[in-house]
Amino acid sequence: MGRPKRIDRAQVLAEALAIADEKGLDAVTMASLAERLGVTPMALYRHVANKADLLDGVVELLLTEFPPPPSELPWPERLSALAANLRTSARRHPSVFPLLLQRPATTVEARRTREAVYVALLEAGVPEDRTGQVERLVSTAILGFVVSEVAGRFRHHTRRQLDADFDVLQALLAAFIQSQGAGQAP
Amino acid sequence: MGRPKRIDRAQVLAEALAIADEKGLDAVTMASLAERLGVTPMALYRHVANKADLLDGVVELLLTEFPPPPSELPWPERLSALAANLRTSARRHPSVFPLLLQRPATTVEARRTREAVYVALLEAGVPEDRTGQVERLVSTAILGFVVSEVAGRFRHHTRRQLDADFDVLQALLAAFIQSQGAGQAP
DNA sequence: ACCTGAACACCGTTCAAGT
DNA sequence: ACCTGAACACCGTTCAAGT
Repeated sequence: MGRPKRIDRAQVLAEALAIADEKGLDAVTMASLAERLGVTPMALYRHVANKADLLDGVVELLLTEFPPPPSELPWPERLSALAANLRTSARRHPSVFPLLLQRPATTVEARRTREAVYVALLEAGVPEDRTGQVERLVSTAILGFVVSEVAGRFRHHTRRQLDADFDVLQALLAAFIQSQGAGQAP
Repeated sequence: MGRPKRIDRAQVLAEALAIADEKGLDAVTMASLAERLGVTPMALYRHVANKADLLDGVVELLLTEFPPPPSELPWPERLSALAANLRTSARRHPSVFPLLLQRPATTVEARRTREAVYVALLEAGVPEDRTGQVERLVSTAILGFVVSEVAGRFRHHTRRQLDADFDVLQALLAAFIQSQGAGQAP
């Protein structure tokens, strides 16, 4: 106690995410963030380049929440687990999650998740030169649904209805993957 | 010339959209918008309740850009036209378009587009009690792709590749609709 | 009815100064 | 190396006042 207040980047990002989750993205202010850390706003600039860099860092946190699903699972269940994790993360961080649509998945963590999808697709029989496109379409459909859900586009629908929609979406995507794995479908 | 500067809501919204298109969403400021209209910032508050209301109005403009496709077309081409229009609108207004994910499609214009999709689905043989869900999934997949594209998630991909992806996505959705029209698919 | 002038609390960011 | 104090230009929004 009484020790010098030292902060590091990880702390800054984690606290920013906490504020966003509690009070929304607009409440994440250099001033409010500094206050929660017990520091002046200017101290933050030693750990983040500016506010955009701060938000970039916060978005990256979302991708580290879940470990990749166990590789013993058959591929359809592995993809389902991935989708469920993504949806859980979105519901936990509704104001930050939509920012994922603005960022190419180039971080180490994002790459790892994408690699997991590639492996699943190869197991499903998708030819290697098509895994990129199939991954993009499948991930985009899931992401689009989940972002719509937490961003408010489905605000007039019941949770029950959205759960059913999500199940059908996954079935549709699984059928698509199957068709890509069984030679060219018509 | 020399006439009193009178502005109305439509002018305010149109000018705000123009600024967003030219310089990005952050450049849409009550001050910058007022300046372009030749008026003080406070004059805007007679026409929009606040900045959130301003942006809501701007987003609505996006839905009025295209007339519904001609009903003489067969349903697959009508849906393709709808998707192509959406993508054109997104490319034209890349900084505003992503906000569509935050709004339930409840405006008159949004309803009209959705109705056009319902009609197409019914023609495809989708049972009436399933058109809601199918419309939601199809629209969400298209919207997710198009928003990803203009928001930057695909920034490392070529236009050629994205065009190919979009075609495959539409084929996949058309196959899904067919399967829903032909009784329950496995 | 519509617009203006002046003012408010707040925002991100800088710079030079402290330890 | 890390944090602070003071300052800057800018932001959305209010209120009372003008025509």
